Amino acid sequence: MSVRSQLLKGILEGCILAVISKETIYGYELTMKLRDMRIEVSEGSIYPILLRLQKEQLIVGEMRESPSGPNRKYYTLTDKGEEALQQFRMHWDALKGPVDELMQKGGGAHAHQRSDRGKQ
Amino acid sequence: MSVRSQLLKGILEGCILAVISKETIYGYELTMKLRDMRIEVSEGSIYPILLRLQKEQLIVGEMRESPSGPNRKYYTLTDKGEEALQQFRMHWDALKGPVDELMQKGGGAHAHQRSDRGKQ
DNA sequence: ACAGCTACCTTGCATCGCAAAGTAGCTTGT
DNA sequence: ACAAGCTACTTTGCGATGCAAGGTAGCTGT
Repeated sequence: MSVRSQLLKGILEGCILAVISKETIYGYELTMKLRDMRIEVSEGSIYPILLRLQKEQLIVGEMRESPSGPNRKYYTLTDKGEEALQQFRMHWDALKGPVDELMQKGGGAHAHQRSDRGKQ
Repeated sequence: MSVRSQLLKGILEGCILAVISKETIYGYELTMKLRDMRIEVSEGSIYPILLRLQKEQLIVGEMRESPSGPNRKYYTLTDKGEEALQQFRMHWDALKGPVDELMQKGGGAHAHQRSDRGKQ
């Protein structure tokens, strides 16, 4: 599996919650939107996540007629979904910093003082 | 499974490569170091990854005597490992920006201009 | 001798991204 | 009217991953 796919694991769900929190949107448009944001995804990833989020009552879906083409299922965040999004944001912020620090090419010394775990 | 665990998927491998690229280190110390950096992991995650990275020839391990306690297996990055790390860094940088943008609480309008995909 | 720490390894489970395939409505060209 | 192509949602099965749990074994302090 690709490096990108692995990186996406667990991140995608948060991204979808974030998008839906900003605007009511349907699955197909969501896919295109994420792609436009350079978050490459396939429908095979999106729809299962939407179904799961619905089952967990983080979002609710509502079928609406389309002005052109097949009907669309629009999703909206529930209160529980807002909570989950905040949770995710917290975890993302907590993870981003340390990983960024590790990924900086300038190796060797970094600012963190080690605790004395692991010493001899 | 926890939100944090899901977020870690695919990120951990890159983090481990990054740490090893900066210093030769053994598994147990690696675990402690990541924890000190607030990247919470268990040995059950670390060791399987180290074995896999070794099998893929991204790192090489060498048993050395410990001045106190059981012997330690020190890992070093191979050239192939350096390449993989750079690959990972690329993907991380590409992903971080868009996700950060999504996670910013200030919802609604963002800077990206949509392409005309998905229009009616 | 015994408990506790250090250090490594393995098994089994739940989760997740996604390719692939299926279903069906609508639009456009001929 | 018919075919082809786009839109839109759904399901199945696979491979990859984090991790709890359990196992082995060496060293240290009491």
